[in-house]
Amino acid sequence: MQDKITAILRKHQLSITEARKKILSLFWETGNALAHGDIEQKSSEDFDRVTIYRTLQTFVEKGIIHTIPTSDNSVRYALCKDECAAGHHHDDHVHFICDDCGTTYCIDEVSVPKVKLPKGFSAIQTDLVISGTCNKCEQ
Amino acid sequence: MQDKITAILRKHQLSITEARKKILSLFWETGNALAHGDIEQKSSEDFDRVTIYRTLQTFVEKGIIHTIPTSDNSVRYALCKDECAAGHHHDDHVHFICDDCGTTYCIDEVSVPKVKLPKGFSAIQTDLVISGTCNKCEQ
DNA sequence: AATATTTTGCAACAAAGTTGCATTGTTGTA
DNA sequence: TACAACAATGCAACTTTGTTGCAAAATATT
Ligand SMILES: [Mn+2]
Ligand SMILES: [Mn+2]
Ligand SMILES: [Zn+2]
Ligand SMILES: [Zn+2]
Repeated sequence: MQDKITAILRKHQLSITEARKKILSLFWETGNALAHGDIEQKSSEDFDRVTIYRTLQTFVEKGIIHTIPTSDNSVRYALCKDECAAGHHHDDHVHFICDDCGTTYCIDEVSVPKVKLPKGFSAIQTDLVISGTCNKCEQ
Repeated sequence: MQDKITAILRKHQLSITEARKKILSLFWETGNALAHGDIEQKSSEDFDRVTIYRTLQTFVEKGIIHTIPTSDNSVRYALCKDECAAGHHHDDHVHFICDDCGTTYCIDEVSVPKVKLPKGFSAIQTDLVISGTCNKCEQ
């Protein structure tokens, strides 16, 4: 597990630091997407807030994590699959945010459908975000 | 135009105030979606920041405007069509955010495709947000 | 092990968002 | 039109979130 994490950092040519290992392992352990605030709560005793901002930014740039847009001004981040690289994300799956528990899921098995845009518009990224009730909160 | 605006407010049983008329007319004039910050810039001399927060919240609750999720922690708001009402939005069109000029469009002519979710997940709202280059910024 | 490079923490700051309460504005009724 | 009831606004004070520069610490390279 620690090996896996250092391997990811090495692969993306990032120096291996405590903060990066810890934040990466948080994503790995929870399995779901995390907001900046979530990470801060789970590691505020270990690291400064600023380090978290900078680490998340680095991870996005390197293609280690991707962003998930939200309507509550709290972007979520989730681990990318192997195909993602610096400057080129390939996370074309659907995202789900539970209104009950707030958990944000990468629904890897459902891919984002292609849509045809009006003349003059060209797409670089498409995000499909669904909110509702997740399988754990289903009554 | 002023008539149209007061009619909307009346229809949703909101008292008619300067702030609400001004903010609604901003949406009407620009035609595109606006972030809180945009509205603040265009009306900061007329109204307090707090009033803008409260007005946007009221408009969303009443079904006058809808939110558009983003990955930059700055939710956009846009006018709803007539079918939206308090507690029930029906804005199932695609949204487009231009990476160049930042303009956010409601693409009314393209509707959000239905997707089948894994067992246990039930959707309440689906947002499809595309970013890229808009028809005005196309080289 | 010594040096070069990168990352981190801290401090100071700026921007964004929230809340309570007195004042002002709006609405419906007399 | 005047009045009372109610709702919206402005202001102040505050909290939370995000940014920046720089010295110290950690990591990588030789
Ligand atoms: Mn994802
Ligand atoms: Mn829209
Ligand atoms: Zn849930
Ligand atoms: Zn544009």
